[in-house]
Amino acid sequence: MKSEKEFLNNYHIEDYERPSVTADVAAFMIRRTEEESYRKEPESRLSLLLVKRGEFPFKGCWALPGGFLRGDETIEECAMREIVEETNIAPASLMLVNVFSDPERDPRGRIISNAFASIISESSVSEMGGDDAEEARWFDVSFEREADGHYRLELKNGDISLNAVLSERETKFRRTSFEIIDRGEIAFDHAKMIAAALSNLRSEAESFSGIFDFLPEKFTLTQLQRVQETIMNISVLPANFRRKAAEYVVETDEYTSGAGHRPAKLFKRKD
Amino acid sequence: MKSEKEFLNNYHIEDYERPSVTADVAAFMIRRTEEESYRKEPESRLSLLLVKRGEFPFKGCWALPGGFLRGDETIEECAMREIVEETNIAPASLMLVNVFSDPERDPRGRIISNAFASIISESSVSEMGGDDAEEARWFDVSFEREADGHYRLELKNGDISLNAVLSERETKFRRTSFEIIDRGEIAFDHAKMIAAALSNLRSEAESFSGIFDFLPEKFTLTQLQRVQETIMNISVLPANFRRKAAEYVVETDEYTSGAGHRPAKLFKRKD
DNA sequence: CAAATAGTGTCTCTAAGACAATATCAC
DNA sequence: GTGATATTGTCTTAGAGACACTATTTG
Repeated sequence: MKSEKEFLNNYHIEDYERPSVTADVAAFMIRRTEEESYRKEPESRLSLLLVKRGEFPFKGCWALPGGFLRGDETIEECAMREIVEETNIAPASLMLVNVFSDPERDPRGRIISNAFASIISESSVSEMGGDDAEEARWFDVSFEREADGHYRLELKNGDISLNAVLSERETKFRRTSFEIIDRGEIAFDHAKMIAAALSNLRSEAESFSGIFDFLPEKFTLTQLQRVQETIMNISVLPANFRRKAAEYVVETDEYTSGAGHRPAKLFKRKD
Repeated sequence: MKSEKEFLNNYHIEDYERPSVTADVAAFMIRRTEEESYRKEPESRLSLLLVKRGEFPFKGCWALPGGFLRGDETIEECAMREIVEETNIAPASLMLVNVFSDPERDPRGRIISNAFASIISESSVSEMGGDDAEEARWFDVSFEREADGHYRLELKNGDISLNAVLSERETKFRRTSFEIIDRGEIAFDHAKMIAAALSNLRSEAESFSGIFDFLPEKFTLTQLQRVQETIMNISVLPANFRRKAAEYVVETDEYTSGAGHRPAKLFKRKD
């Protein structure tokens, strides 16, 4: 009978098949259009960070930022590190969306990807290329169900427009997952990941979860409302929104000023 | 400039660090106590499948069934396979709960575990040992928040009683995760996985998601109610339950019989 | 009939949605 | 004052919870 120590000394982890493991991150931010024509509220748009692939496979296509797991970090730390490398900003939050492990999903070999959704708060994000001369850009996101039941994912940045078509997969529990019908210049199976991340983000936003991470510490209720509306692609009446939001916020004694209308009280997140 | 083909020929996946990847599955079933003293409804209990470890590490402790990912399968297929090997029954559903990737979580080396929750419908499950002389048993589950804010996980099978204590981790989004305070004879970090799986199962059950998978195709509304109550550890009034359930079921023209009281109509799941 | 579960009706209270009305600032 | 957003009040309706009551079977 061997002792635990002897057992472990004779155990060689290299004897087993081992895949590569990556984290890919859908980093979201809310951007506001600049066209502030005096006292007019700017439009809010949900945007997603993508990097242009400089190497095969999918060279020239756009992909989620991500990379291989290192020996000394958890998969969450890996996801966090990839976003910091790309944006220089630590995301306010990180959520595992799904694990993608189809043996054929990457032509380089067996690579398992852990897909995360992350939220970056509104700020002067300096877009910078990654180490390997990748180009990183924020794309405006549109994700809607079409009449035929398919979902259209549209990502826009200036002249660049990526259009993917997906179908909703039959899904146990309330976790929606998607299949790619047309990947539309989005690398690998990343269109699936983006769709799943968006779907998660939306259902979280409904219960006021995650939406605070898009905003600075102090915010107006209208700002909070715009975040929820932008993510969920709905619009609600201010009176009703305020009633629901009251449960999640506490007021400060500060106000906005300088806009051409009544100042708004600033609130903080409760808890 | 290389072609894609050349690139891939020169790409050696072995050059990168690779962890081992496993799937561990919390398989739940609802068992009913046999003590049917004529026309008295039997009690429903949520139970969880555990296997006794026959080898180091954690030799003699109880663990979730699970195993290493093979080269030709997805992580979901791996999870499914492990449960079939253990119970001979394909689970009605499978849900990824979280990925556990702490570098120190397994003394054998870098092993990343994908934790799943699965539901096995009520049936004559033949408990059988796995290939490696493991012993598999169903444990009654109790998982409650204590006065001090900690959670107590209690797993019981006859004389065997496993008691773990966990704390809820601060959690972004609505995904609860736990830290182990006392693992109580449960191997590895599996107490965390079980707590997270239960937590997920409960929040799904609230919206009538997953609960049908515990039952046969046709069931009475009372059976459905017991499933929801058992998982969520609550009790609701029949009249109110029926009103809510009506949305998710369709009636058949069959009835139960033989019990010492009014027969119940059998329903099927809607959709 | 008694015991036990099956199933219906309805009262109250709360929360959600719609909408109207008032408040306050910069120009 | 005007144009814009901020903020409050309230009407109506839908749903949740509580509870009382009726229905039906087997021993």
